[in-house]
Amino acid sequence: MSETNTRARIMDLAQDLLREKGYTGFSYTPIAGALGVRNAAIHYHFPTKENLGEALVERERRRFLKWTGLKAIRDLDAWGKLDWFCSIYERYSQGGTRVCYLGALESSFDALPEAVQSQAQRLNLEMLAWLEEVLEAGRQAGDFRYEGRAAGRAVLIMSALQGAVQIARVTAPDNLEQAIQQIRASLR
Amino acid sequence: MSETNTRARIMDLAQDLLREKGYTGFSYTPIAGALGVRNAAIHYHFPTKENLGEALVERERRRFLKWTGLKAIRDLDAWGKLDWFCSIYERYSQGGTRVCYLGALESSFDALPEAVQSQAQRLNLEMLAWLEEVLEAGRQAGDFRYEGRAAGRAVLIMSALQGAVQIARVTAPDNLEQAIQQIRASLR
DNA sequence: GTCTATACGCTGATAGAC
DNA sequence: GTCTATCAGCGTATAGAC
Repeated sequence: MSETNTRARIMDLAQDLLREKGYTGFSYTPIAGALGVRNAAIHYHFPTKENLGEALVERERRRFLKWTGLKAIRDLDAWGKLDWFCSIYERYSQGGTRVCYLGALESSFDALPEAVQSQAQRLNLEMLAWLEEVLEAGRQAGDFRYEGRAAGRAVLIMSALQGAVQIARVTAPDNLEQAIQQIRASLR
Repeated sequence: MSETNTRARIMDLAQDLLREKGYTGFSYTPIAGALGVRNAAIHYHFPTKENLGEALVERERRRFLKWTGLKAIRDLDAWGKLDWFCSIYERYSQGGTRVCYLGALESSFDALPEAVQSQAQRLNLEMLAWLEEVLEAGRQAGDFRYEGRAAGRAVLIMSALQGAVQIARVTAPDNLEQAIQQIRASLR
């Protein structure tokens, strides 16, 4: 197996564990087990856990920037862009079994290594900035109706999605859909 | 110092650590250090970490039920009750340094002992039920305006508060206030 | 270049001293 | 009844084998 593929497989496994158990709750051993090697083998690819955590959030940032740069996304109207943003969280939730990256990281922020904190902060700001722009443009185009600053509305919507994924996991998976419907309703 | 006071002091310290570092991120040693004893002394009061976690969430549930039962809260109008509910999260946030109980627990849910999971679930449902009733009554009284089911709106608002506390910690503390303002605006 | 054997600190927990 | 000395196990990380 090529080095790149192993790296990616490690990251995929780590990503799932992170969103199940949080940053402090996941360890190298289960990843190694799934790959049929010793835990120390993972340290070859990611010398420290901080490296692995940083790589995970960095990859997620790259993906978000890549997607938002695609013509297919940029050409959507305001409602389409909002729906796409919500669909990210539906994917994160995976039917109520997991939470999103930022939820998994932010709720144990003080326990994170510095590089992971920094990456989480960046991802957060990049997502908020994109959403704010969509909300601002959507209101000017007459698609959305809401009061106050677009920045505040972006915080509200992103907070609601992040919180709903967590609440859905503990109550009913359907609660994420409830929240999304209400987000849409509150913009009409 | 009486047994009860020591218990309460341990719980207060544990509560702060839990909301800083998450369930898996906090341990007995810092609590013992703050109290000037060995970590094993905490095990006398709380034999297992599961006991301590359970006691913390149970206490929070009791507090919520006690507060919502008070005449001072029950006599508030719909907006007053909403404001009170939001103020809980302002207290949780502590100026952007911590997160709420449910955020701290839910994002590492799969790593929690069964008793803690169960308590978190109950607290979640109790808070949602109370909020739903406030939203339903408030709409019928003509105070709130929103579309769809009250239950969905309750999920939206509680999710938003929970998420905003987390986002505020990582971006700007003010973002919790932004979210609260937007919650209010979306009910008018 | 990739992995295994191994170290070592910290965690939650027990037995028993006072 | 309250705490200390101590432990077994897991966590991350290093040195070195192949």
